[in-house]
Amino acid sequence: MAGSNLYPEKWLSKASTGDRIAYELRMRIISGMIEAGSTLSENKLAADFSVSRSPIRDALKILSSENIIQLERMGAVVSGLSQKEIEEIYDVRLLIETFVFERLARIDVSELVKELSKIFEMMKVAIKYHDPDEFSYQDVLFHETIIRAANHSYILMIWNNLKPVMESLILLSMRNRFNEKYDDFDRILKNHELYIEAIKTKDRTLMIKSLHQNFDDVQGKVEDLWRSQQMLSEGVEQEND
Amino acid sequence: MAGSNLYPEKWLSKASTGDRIAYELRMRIISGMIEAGSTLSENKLAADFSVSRSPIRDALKILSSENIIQLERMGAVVSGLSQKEIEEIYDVRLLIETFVFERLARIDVSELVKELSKIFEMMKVAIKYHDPDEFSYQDVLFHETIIRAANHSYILMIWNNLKPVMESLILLSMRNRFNEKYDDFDRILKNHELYIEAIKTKDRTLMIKSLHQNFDDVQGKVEDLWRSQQMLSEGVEQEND
DNA sequence: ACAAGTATACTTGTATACAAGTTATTATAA
DNA sequence: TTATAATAACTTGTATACAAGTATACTTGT
Repeated sequence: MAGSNLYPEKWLSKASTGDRIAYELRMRIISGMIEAGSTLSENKLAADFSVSRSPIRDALKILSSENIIQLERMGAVVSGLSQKEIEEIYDVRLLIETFVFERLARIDVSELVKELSKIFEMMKVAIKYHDPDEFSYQDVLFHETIIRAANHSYILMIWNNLKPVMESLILLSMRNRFNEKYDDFDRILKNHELYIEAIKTKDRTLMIKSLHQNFDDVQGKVEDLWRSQQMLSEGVEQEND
Repeated sequence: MAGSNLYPEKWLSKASTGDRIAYELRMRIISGMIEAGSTLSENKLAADFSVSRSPIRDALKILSSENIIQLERMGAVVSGLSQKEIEEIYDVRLLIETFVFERLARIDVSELVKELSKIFEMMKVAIKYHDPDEFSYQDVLFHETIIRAANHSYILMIWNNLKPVMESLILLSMRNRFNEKYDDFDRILKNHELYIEAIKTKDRTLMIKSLHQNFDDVQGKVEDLWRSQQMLSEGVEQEND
């Protein structure tokens, strides 16, 4: 039953078993393959993944700190991501990226802009070659690069807590869009271009505008996610008895 | 060597061994008793606390997620808290409390105000009876109560990541102030009163003002901390060989 | 005296074992 | 049939064991 592998294996090069399992479980939870409300047993998970309880416990601790499961007396109960929580995640992204922008406005951003342009090119290539995973990777990297540029360890800490869930969300959404709504990417690309421009010119209004457009994209992401959840749960309905 | 117990034991009623050790190590690191730059060995810690490596590993994972240590190949290297990082923590507090205030402005806060008034009274009693630990507890609870009222799970997640370090910081600072700068508390109390008033009247300007006064208090906290660090490190200079 | 290679004493990550406690089920009694 | 008590099958948390890898120190040869 450990066969699915929703999370790209090549991104796990130097991850420990516990980390790998956390990545995989996260994808299964966010995709809806593991339903919200169900409880996970350490022993069952250990058997399913053919490992001992140690890495399973590591994984559950990670997922617990990300708010997608809750560690209770008996078993870890899956909270999953409701629409409200997805919006909350983007609240936080908006919050920290706005903060970061204020910091960037005071420093030299030429290096950052160059780096973002590179990532932007990568995103275009990923679209050209129909690679949703690569596109997601670059998309996440784009925002992480901006946040790192602010050189603020506690803002980076928040990002690090948010990143895995965000990444999974984007990954699932993009895989769906590459199949169905291919022309969405024009808008997404345009939006990132605007973002770079805002940082380059330190134009606060433009940055807020592009951030909010990005936020509006969430609605699409959410819809995609629900569709993919439905799709998946139809296939694995009977698996958790 | 497990004897110090900087963290109040009565706050640890239902905590696991790993949690307890995390609380204790956190206090030792933030107080400067464990110096920044030193490396911690799981085996040594296990021996010092007379437990196995399992809870030690749990504790180190927790401290790592709080950015006060870094898990490397060989040993966990202590980052500690520089003045820059303390300011960053307050950046984040400012950020999330401002966000929360905007949310509170749209809902009924009468229950919240009542609760905050109760905590405020508790703080006054704690001062009256010279109890820095109790005062710290209520101070942290005050802000947590405000944040919880916003009913935003991901903002709460950020708070939960920040809280232990904040709590330790406040605890150490308050213990010092009760010895030396006793009249500081008039100002701190006044400030919290202003905060309640701001929430009650939904006066954004007043809230920002009191938040910034609170922020200015940080400077005092930092100075206290440095003094307490110096104090402690003089006493335990030779202990980590 | 110094360079290079080997050996030893660390390190982390995972597996397994055990203790204590909780839930559910089954058996027994009314 | 129903209520209660006892047992069995879970659960988590901690301890211990083992494997694989890394840095330090030591030995050996020149």
